[in-house]
Amino acid sequence: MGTLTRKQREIAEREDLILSVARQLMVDQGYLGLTMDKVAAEIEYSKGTIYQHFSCKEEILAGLAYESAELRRELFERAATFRGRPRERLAGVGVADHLLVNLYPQHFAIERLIHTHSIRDKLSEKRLAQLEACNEGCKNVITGLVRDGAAQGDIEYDDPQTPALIAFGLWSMAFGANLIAAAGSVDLEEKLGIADHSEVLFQNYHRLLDGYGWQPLSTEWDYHATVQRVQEEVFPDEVRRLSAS
Amino acid sequence: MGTLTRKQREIAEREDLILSVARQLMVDQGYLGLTMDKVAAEIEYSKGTIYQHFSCKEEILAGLAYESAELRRELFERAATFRGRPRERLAGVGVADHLLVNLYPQHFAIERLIHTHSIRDKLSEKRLAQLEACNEGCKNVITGLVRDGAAQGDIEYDDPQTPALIAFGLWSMAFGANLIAAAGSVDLEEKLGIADHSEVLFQNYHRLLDGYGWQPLSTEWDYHATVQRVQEEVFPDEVRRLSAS
Amino acid sequence: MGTLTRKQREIAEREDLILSVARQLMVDQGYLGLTMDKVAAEIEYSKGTIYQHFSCKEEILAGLAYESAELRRELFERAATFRGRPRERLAGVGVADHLLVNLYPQHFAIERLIHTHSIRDKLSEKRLAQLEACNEGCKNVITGLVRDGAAQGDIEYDDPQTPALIAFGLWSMAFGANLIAAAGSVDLEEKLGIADHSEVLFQNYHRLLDGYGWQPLSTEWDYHATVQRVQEEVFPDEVRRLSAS
Amino acid sequence: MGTLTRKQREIAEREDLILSVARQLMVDQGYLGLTMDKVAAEIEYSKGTIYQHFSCKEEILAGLAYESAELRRELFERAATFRGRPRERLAGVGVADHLLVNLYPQHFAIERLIHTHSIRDKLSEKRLAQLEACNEGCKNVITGLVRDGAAQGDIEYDDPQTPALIAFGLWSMAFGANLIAAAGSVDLEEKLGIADHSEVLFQNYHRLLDGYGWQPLSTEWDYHATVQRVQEEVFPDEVRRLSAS
DNA sequence: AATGAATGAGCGTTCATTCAT
DNA sequence: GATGAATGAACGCTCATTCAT
Repeated sequence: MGTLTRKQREIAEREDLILSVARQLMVDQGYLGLTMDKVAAEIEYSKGTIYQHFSCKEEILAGLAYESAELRRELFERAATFRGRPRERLAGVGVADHLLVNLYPQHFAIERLIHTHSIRDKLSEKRLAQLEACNEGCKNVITGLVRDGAAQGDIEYDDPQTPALIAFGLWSMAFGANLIAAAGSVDLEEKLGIADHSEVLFQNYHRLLDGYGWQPLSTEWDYHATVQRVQEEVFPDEVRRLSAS
Repeated sequence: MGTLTRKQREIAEREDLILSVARQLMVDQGYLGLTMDKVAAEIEYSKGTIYQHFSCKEEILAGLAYESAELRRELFERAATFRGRPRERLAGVGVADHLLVNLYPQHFAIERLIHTHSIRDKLSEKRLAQLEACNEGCKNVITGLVRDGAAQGDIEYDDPQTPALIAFGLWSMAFGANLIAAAGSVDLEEKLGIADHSEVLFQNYHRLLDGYGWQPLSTEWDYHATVQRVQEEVFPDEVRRLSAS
Repeated sequence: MGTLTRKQREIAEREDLILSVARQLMVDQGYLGLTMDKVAAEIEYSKGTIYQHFSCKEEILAGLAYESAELRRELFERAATFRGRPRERLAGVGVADHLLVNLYPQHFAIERLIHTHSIRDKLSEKRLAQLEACNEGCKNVITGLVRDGAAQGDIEYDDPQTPALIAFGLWSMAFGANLIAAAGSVDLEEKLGIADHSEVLFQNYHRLLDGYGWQPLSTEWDYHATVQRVQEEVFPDEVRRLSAS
Repeated sequence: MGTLTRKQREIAEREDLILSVARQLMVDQGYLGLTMDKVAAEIEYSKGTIYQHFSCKEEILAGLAYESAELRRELFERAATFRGRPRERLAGVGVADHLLVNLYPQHFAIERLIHTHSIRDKLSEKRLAQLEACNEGCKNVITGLVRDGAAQGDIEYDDPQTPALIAFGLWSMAFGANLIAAAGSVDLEEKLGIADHSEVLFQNYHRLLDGYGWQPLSTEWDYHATVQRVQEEVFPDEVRRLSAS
């Protein structure tokens, strides 16, 4: 067993190595700058060896997306452990998303690409299922918090879909906003007078939740203070690294 | 004058032909599936001829993006002519966006790509300015409606950036939601119980505006009826075509 | 007759215009940078019109070469009018060559190209004969001076080919030296300690003529002074323009 | 070791194959006639394979130029081993040049092209240095022989640059003469009565050296006999092959 | 006579993938 | 299992030349 296990470990390590090199290439040079030749040169193994781990280029991309999704889920779940009222814990998830986008911008770049037909078409069923499972986890964190809010009487709704509605609303708003900001194709400062899009996103999150009547309303509660506490209590390391960079 | 005009007309028509073929290729096969050879084969002119209209592949893409942006602006401006209270007219802009995404899904696909560094880098200054001017028009429609709302006392705000905040909030939410839905990378029905993401988007729009305290609140006013009226009074043709498809 | 003549004059002028634009392009951007499109854009006539003057790109090149050859012949013939001993007049031809290469470097660049099979193959017999006639003139200047030298008893030879031998020797040496210097592919200063290749060429000219025993030998006569006088008496304008540049 | 060595040998052989095919294309059809497609078709490997040996077309050309320069250096160095007086050994270098131009006319054609900015610009520093080193070797053979001549008292000069002057003089004369002859753009026989330009070049070499006063003068010594002996003693194989062709 | 839109063969180059060793 | 040489289809782009108007 010893040998086999070591071999398996080596294989897993090499897989990680391939993915980390591929991510760096993606970040630095974009999707077209990620080539099998460059990956092979960087990992100091041959191209053939890469194909023993990933059956095609797209599978590498899926591997990256999986790591990104895992990271997101982990951060979301940690955010939900914050000790506070449900809406505060949901604000914490917003902090997690902010950290993800700013501390690991590569991950966000990859999550974008994976939403493309031409790439998804080449992925195996298994890989797709894996990715979905991960996203499922993220969604469950949010819908769970909405239900916690309902259980505590902070939010009332008749439509049983409301948790999903809110989850989708927050997700789409964050995804859209981060995409627009990341692209840099619109000069938000000049055109919209928006200097810090994260702050705007934060405000719109809360206006949306206010719209759903979720207590305490942002007009009555200092969610900036909540963010502060989440940063200190749940993500001290991440915040430090982000400040340092 | 006759001859010259006919030639010029032919040229303009061919430019449109190139763009329409290119758009279809983009939609069907993605950016990498859009090749000069395929366009040439489809339009039944030679590749050289294409290059007399567009200096490089990216310029074709910009041409597509421009058409899309123009269309969006036109629809937005028409929506704003709806006779009703400001928030109703803003709801009309939502209708315009919905029509755009559903009646011309290709346009949305292209608006995504143009937000990419590697593509923008190859565009001429002139083309970029053209594109920005168009987007500026769309933004102004929305911020204008917010200010109309304030003028009529339907919404109150101290922060002068509020119109921009709302514009960005609606834009990012719509952009994100449409992107997620278009990609098909998440089975919204199965995973979130969301059968009609447009309806969800509609609800979240209004929850957001409710959150900003914009009267009349969606809990007190039937904005579905407003949508109905906008469809009938401002976009009767578009709605008919959408139903037919 | 008036109209026709005016037309002919216009045609000749346009031909000159085409050639001057083509020469500039050749100089600035090399043979591959000379394209019919660029020429057409520059002369503000259409490409079709160019083809009414020149049947193909190579014919334009031949036109340039002809102008260059004409210029060379003219300068050589003027040099031969210098009042001095035959060998001094031959030194004057050296001055003419130096002026040509330095005052009109474009001409030299073109003379190089025209010695290429792939280009000559596309030229008409007529054009080729025209070019040869011009070069013939240059050669005759030199062989004529050698015969003058013999007639005056400054040089003696039995072999009747000697004038041609000397002409070829000077020509090949000048052509080779100017080519090497123009290419800049060898750092003459660093590799050979040659700062001024024109001066070296001058010295080698005279060593060659000394080798043929042509009186007065360069060891006995100050040919630098001859050069000075030729410059002042035959080429005052050219020298001034060269100094100014 | 066997396997590896065989592979490496195959690769080296293929590199030679590419170069020899490329040289033939260059000779037959000129630089523009040398295309990657033709090379690939001729060597019966794919275009991709060529790019594993040479990163661009220009690098192939540099490869050819290097081979040519190496060959020249080798022949020059062998010529300098001839047992005779320094000027005789220099005459031997003339024989080497003659053999090079006539036995390997392709090499000469390539040496011409490599003196072009547009080509040199695409070469790596390393390749350029390699080429220069080779040319340096050729030059040193000649300047070395001049200094030998001075050491033996056969030639006297005050100017320390004299060896470089003579080297440049011979080089430029040979380069120019071979270029003119190779181009075929001038009918030397008809226009100049020159049937054998090599013989003319030989005579002008010696007139130049006579002009420098290098003993024994060509009027006092039978350098044709020297050439004969060099051919027999130093280049017997080459002469035989040249006769056979 | 003048135009310039149209051509189309051709170019150098790239890169995911395969497979003999 | 690991290699990397070989592949070859595909790519974006160029430009001398033609010819209907």
